[in-house]
Amino acid sequence: MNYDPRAENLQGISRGMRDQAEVREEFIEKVGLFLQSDGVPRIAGRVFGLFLFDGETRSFGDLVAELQVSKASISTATRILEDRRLIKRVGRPGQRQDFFQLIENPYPDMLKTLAAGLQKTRAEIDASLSEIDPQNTGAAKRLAHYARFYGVMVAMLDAAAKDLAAKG
Amino acid sequence: MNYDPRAENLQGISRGMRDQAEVREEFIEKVGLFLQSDGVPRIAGRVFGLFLFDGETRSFGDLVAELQVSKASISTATRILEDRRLIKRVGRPGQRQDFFQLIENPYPDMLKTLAAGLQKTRAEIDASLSEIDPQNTGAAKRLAHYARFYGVMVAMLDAAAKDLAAKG
DNA sequence: TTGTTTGTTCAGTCCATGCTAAACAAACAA
DNA sequence: TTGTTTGTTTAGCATGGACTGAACAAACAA
Repeated sequence: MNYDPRAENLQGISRGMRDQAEVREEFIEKVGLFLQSDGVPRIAGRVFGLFLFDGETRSFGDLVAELQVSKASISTATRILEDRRLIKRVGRPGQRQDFFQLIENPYPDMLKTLAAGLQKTRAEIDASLSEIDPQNTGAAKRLAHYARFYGVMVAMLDAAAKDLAAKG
Repeated sequence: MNYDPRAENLQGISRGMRDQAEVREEFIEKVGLFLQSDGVPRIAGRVFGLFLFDGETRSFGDLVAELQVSKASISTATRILEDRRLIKRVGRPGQRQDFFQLIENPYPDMLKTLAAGLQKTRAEIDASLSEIDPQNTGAAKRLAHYARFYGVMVAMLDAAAKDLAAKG
């Protein structure tokens, strides 16, 4: 077996470092699963994972080729990620293709979106609470506790958003 | 049109108070939707909503009759809610049916469960991070930010859990 | 034992949704 | 104009999961 410098480059020099292409692939799949459990299509999660790992600007066609999925899927995935403010579409003069890149520090916005959803839920509980017969103190108390539960989460997420916005 | 005291009882005396049966039904449906968007079957959410509004202990058969769903659905719904520590099954000597009731102040546990899931996600990101080529500083930085995002949420949820546990 | 009540499990149906291929639209080149 | 490239939209397929009815199991009564 002869020495092969390319292998060293690909696999890394130090003891036991894994193939970076594998690590990258695994990470992209992981993020796909994370976002899937969040109600986001798996492919959108993989796109986000790809941008997280690579960092670079990518064209629409790149995404189709790299993730081996249809143009339609990339179209919806990029739209979802744009709506969620995780990536942005950037124009390039003289280029026909669309290009995308990560939004810098998208996390505060993510928390704000999450908090807004919970706040809406809390408002609906309050709406029910306001229509409860005041004599029904038991139900009123339980619904108030339930609403407070959402209220605490909203407050915490807002605080976390500010925290992450400050840290950059 | 004659005066009907039963109508007054059902609909309430004061100006414009709505039929409490309607309010209750609406609330139960709302909670069904809330929990559905959280990945829990809708029927399980309705069961939880019923317990929140009524407060009282209910038998398995009551739930089947009140929510007009199959025994199978109530069986799975109650199991899910038990697993999530939202209701508990209580035995009643001399009674063949199973009885259920709300767990008092389940919210700290709910937050802990949520935090545990996010912590697991964070750990997986860290696992990927630890396998990244140290020379790839860009990816390392982005993954570290991503992990921190989950870390902040976990910390906030833990704090919120303690908050709600103290308040009762 | 046999019969009755009650909850769980299983097979099957239905519905929502993610994905693809193909048609379409838009922008540009020649 | 016609042809080419690129992204979106639409129709259809396939997968997954919630729900139901029916069979089953367990506990109890007589």
